[in-house]
Amino acid sequence: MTDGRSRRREDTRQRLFVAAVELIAEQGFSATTVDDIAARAGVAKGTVYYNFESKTVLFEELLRHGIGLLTADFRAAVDGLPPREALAALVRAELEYIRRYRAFAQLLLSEMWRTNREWQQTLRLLRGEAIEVIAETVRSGVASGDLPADLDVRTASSALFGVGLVVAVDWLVFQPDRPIEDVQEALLGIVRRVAQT
Amino acid sequence: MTDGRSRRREDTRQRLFVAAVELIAEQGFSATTVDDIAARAGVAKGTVYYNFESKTVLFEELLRHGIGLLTADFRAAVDGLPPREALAALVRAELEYIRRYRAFAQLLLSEMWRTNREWQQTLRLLRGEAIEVIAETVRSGVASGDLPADLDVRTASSALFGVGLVVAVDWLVFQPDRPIEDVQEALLGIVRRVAQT
DNA sequence: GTTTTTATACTGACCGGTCAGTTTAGAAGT
DNA sequence: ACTTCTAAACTGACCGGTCAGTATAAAAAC
Repeated sequence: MTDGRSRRREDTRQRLFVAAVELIAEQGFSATTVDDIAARAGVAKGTVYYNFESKTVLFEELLRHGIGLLTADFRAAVDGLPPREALAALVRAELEYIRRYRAFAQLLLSEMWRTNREWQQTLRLLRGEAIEVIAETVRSGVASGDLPADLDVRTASSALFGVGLVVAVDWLVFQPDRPIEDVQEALLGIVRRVAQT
Repeated sequence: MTDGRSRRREDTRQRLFVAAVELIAEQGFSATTVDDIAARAGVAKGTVYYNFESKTVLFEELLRHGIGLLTADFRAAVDGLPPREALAALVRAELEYIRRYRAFAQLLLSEMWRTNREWQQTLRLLRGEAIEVIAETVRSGVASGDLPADLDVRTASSALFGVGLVVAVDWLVFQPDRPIEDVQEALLGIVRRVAQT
């Protein structure tokens, strides 16, 4: 498992993920060629197909990997916290994640609301898993009276998820000079006000 | 200029716009073929090239047309209103626009934050024009004391623009059964709270 | 501990299909 | 008459995917 071979392979896969994520974030899935990905990762084209069944499967595994990390961060963030604090922790976790994996966040924002693509089903499912963590928090907050009773859990959860994405990526793309703390503070302020009972 | 011939031509261009917008919203620019667009518009492929210089130019003109309409709606919405009311009117106008041109909104959301594409410059410019209308409102609101003094005009304006997009499109894609009035009300509630001095 | 074998990881030229864009001769609309 | 559109064939670049062959590290055989 940790012998030289599988470590080498895992390393190659990781490099391919990184290359693919950057290129797809910039250009989109269709505009990114397998040759591009291979070149940026510093491997031959055949290596891509040795490690992944197809371009689509590479992308799907990439999505699974990336959103899996986000979901894990979400779970860790809310662990044991009361609803109001958990909500703030979620916002912080999301922005922290976006800061660390900016290209992946950009990619998500661009591909999240597409329809009629092969990998759409996969993405929809993964999105659901991440949002479910938010929804659990909102639900328990509404139940305990910590959050407004008239809050629609589903809408609020997906709105929270999407708003964090769009505000953060907009900041990354259009005003990267601004410190992220400002964005985080602004977003927290918004969420705090909206969460007022 | 308004003779039968140019009207006919304008009609064809319109049909091509509609076809292109729907397909690109679903699949993205690169995954959409010119043959697809021609077929959906019910014209011959040659007609596409009779009316537009290239696929890219078609898309750029599409962006100009679509965002031009949005900017005009924005201007009409804020006309003569005091800042706070103008802000609410902007939200209403944006959602109204998205409801009418849902495919274009979806397309915008997917292509807005891309980098390294030929038409990126065009889109950036057009985005700026639309957001400038919002910014003017926010700026005068801050100046007159109707809006919080610590509000960063640039961030607030682009956030407002992006949030409307993402919340509305998310609703369109993931919970289309929900009436838009709910979404509008929720968004207005958020903006109202955030705009509180 | 040196040689031989095997499994795994990678290479890059190549193939078949796809797609943007062109061309052409003519039909239809105004 | 003039503009707009059609239909269909064609070109050439590009791209996803394949495959015969190479490299390398670990294991087996000696």
